[in-house]
Order: sequence, then C-alpha cells, then structure tokens
Amino acid sequence: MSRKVLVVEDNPDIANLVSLHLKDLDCEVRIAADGVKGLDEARAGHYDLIVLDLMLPGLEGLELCRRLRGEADYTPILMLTAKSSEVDRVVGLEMGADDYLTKPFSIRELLARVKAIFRRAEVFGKAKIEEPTRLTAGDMAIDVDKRDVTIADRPIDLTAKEFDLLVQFAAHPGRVYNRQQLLDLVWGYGHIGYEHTVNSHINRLRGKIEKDPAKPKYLLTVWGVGYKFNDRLAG
Amino acid sequence: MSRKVLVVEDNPDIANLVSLHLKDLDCEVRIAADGVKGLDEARAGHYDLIVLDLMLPGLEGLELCRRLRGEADYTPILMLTAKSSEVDRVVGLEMGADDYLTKPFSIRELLARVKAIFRRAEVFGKAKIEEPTRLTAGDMAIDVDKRDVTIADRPIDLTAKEFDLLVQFAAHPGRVYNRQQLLDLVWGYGHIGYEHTVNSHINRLRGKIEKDPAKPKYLLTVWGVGYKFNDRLAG
DNA sequence: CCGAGGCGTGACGCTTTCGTGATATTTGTG
DNA sequence: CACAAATATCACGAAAGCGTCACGCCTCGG
Repeated sequence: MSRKVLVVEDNPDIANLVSLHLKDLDCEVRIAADGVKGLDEARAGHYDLIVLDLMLPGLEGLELCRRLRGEADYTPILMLTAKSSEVDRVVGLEMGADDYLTKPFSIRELLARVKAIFRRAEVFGKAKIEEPTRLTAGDMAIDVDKRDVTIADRPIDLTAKEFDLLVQFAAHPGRVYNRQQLLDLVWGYGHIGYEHTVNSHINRLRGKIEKDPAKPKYLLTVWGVGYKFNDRLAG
Repeated sequence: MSRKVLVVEDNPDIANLVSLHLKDLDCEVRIAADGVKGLDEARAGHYDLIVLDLMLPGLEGLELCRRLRGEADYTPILMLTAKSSEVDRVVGLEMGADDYLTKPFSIRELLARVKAIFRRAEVFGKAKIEEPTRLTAGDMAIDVDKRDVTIADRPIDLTAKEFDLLVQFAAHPGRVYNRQQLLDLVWGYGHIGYEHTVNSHINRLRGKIEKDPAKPKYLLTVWGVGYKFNDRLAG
C-alpha cells in the first residue's frame, strides 16, 4: 500500500526533509514549490494528503486551501506555519485544513499527525497504519499514551525531552541516529542548538534508566556516528 | 454489535473527527460530503443513525431531513449547526431531527447525544451500549449521570467545566492530556481560547478535590506536557 | 434591575528543566 | 604508546512551564 502525498513548500530544505521521512512511511511524495503549482498538482493528481506551507510565494496557503475546498476537493490537508498564534490554528481549521503544525515542528510530531490523518481516512476503507502505544524491551516497558516507563516494574521518572528521546529510540531498536537527526526528530526541525546538547540528555537519561551508565544496556553509543537502542536485549 | 452511522457533512475536518470518535464507539461509519449524496446513501443503506450538518452545499440539511421523514424513513437524526438560535433548534426538531447540537460542540457532548439516541432505540429491541455511569478512584466516587462527586463520602461541589474536566481525566486514569487536547475534548472542538485557561480550571478543581493542592493526589502535572489522573491510587 | 457565581484572562513569583561551557574520560589510529 | 577526536560528566545560569491570585465580563435567577 502506498499513499500519494503532495508537499507544497517553497523552502527546499524543509520540503526534502519532509518528503524523506514521508517516504519512510511508505508514501509516494511529490513536491510543489509554490502555491500555483501546488494547486495545479492538487487538481491533477489524486492525492491522499497535502502537506501545505502557509507561507508561500505567489499564492497564500490559506487561499490554496480555500480554493481546493471550494472545488469540492476533500483531500486531507496538513498545514505548516511559522506563526504560532492560537487564532491561526482556528482559521486554518475553519479554512478546511485537517490539522495544523507550527514551526519549528519535530519530525516525530509531523509523522504523528500524518499517521493520525491516515488513520481517520481508514473510514474510507484504506489500509491501516499501526502505531503501538506500548513498547517493551527486556525488562523495560513504555506506555506512550501514559508517558510512563517502568524497568522491572519499577516506575522511572523522566522529563518531557528524556521521554521523547527514549521513545524515539525504543520505537526503532537497533536503528542508529546521529545527533542532528535526533535534534530534528525530537527537538524539531528548525530548532537552533548544539549537537552537544544531545549528549547531555543521553547522559541524564542513562543516569535514570541504566544500572551502570558507564556500561549502558539500553542506549548504546555508536562511535563516530551517534546512538542506538539495543536490539539484543535478553528477557 | 456494530451500528451503522451516516455522517452528512461537507467539512472533512469535522466529518473525520466525528467519524473517528464514532468508530471508537464501535460504529460503522460512512461519510457523505453533500446533501444529495447524503439522501441517496440514507435511502440505500439501512442506518441506525444519521449525523447531519444543517449547512450543506446543494441540499439544505433541513430539506434532507424533511424528505426522509416524508418518505416514512424514521432513522434517528442528530443535527449539527453553526447557528445557535433557538428558532433553528425548534425548526430542526419539528422537521424530524431527534436531537440537536450547535458548533462548537465538544466530542464528549456529541458522543453523549449519540449514545442517548442509541439508548432510546433500545426500546425497539436493539443491543445496549455500555457506559460506566460510575467512576471510582481511591476514595473518590463520581456519578457521571447525576453529575456528583464524593470524596470519602463527602460531597464535592463542582461547576460544569470542573466536572467535565474531572470526568475526562477520571475516565482515562494515567493517560496524559496536553492542554490543546483538553480544550478540544472539554471546551469543544473549534473553541477559541488560550491554553492557559486550562491551568486556571485545573487550579480551581484541585482546590476542591485535593487535600493539599500543592501536592496533588488525583490530578497530576506532567511537566512540559500536560496533566493526567493518578492511576496508582491506594485503596 | 441587581447580585452571585462561573468563567476567561492577565500578572507575577516560584519551580523545574534545559542548554551550554568546562573538564575528564574513552576510543581509535598512527 | 601517544595523540587527537569523540564522548561522558558535571555544574550553573537562563528560560520555559506552572501555580496562584485577582479582576472584569457574562449569564442566570431572583
């Protein structure tokens, strides 16, 4: 099963990043660099989702949204914007967007929204996208909805960032992430900061989940690259 | 047991949201994007409920309602509308709608109405929809129907919003909600307001249900995320 | 028409978390 | 074995998030 996604975004960096990760979701991605091309493309191809930047040259994102809806096109739309006022959210949704994301947004957030939209679209008989709400690895158990973590049934107290980091790893055991990827995924694309920051958080996280942080059992260092979650955990 | 529901709604955002939550109620949902399709679909399939937007392109919601009734189709109808005038309500009900909801409506409200309609339909020999009318946690007891709360058998006086908030939490202990989710769930989807408002209500609620509001026992803060109801209450 | 209560908003101080720099330790390489 | 680069650790200041209180608006009932 492959879903067609149209990304309408003038910034090629963001467009590429988004399409890269959407392809990971097994999506077929096309990019339109401005509003006019976006509208043409949206009219031409039958897309399952349109990711739309609100700030576009030529044609405002909201206008594109409004026009599509005016033409009785009900392709789900996910809006991206730099503004973060709550009013915008409502305006966007009233214009017919299905969801709304303000920059800087994290890739995890984006993917979560995209999945949510596809999940809703199941109503129309499309295939499912599974999203586990519980993750386990060895004697570690994570409940994503409840945002709690236990090791050998003992609850572990994590901060928001620590938890987000851990979930990112635990959801893809064995996969290696470099620091920039982690910043994009957890902190959000567009976030300005040092890669060094990741070290600190990994360090704090290990202090809470590892019995001996110097010899980590869950969060392993991949020298010269980054980190990964151990995918050979006993028990 | 699955009930068939037809959602006649041109705004895909609302349609998807509604159908998503109806599916949670174990309903089989179909969506019609305009009045004509809605009428066709309503005639063709045997539905247990029709959720109908009053503001539809092509064929007015009221007209659809009237026609169905004219054809001796007595499928229950729940009307949605942006207007909140009393006149509309009366007209809607006279046209044969079974219930009426004005936007912005909260999902909880919608689900409550839907369940109420199904409950009435039981008279005609349909299966039941289970709904826990009582919630307990530690020494707190909530009667959802009566809208009263006791702690250690002492009655607690709550305002409408406070009660709705509490029920939302108590019905899903341990689950973490961020402020936007709470606004959507309790205040109603489409409501315009500040996330900060949630803080105030949590604060007032704690003042009433917590012995020491600074060290809450029921409503816990999840730093950087939102709030949750304690799911590790003793006794 | 007035008063009480519920609600939303703003302000402010406190707490927690986060990011950063400095320094120590480890790892890979010549 | 020594050196450089990468990572780990620690501590501290900054910033963000939260709790609390007070005020004003609105609604509803008297």
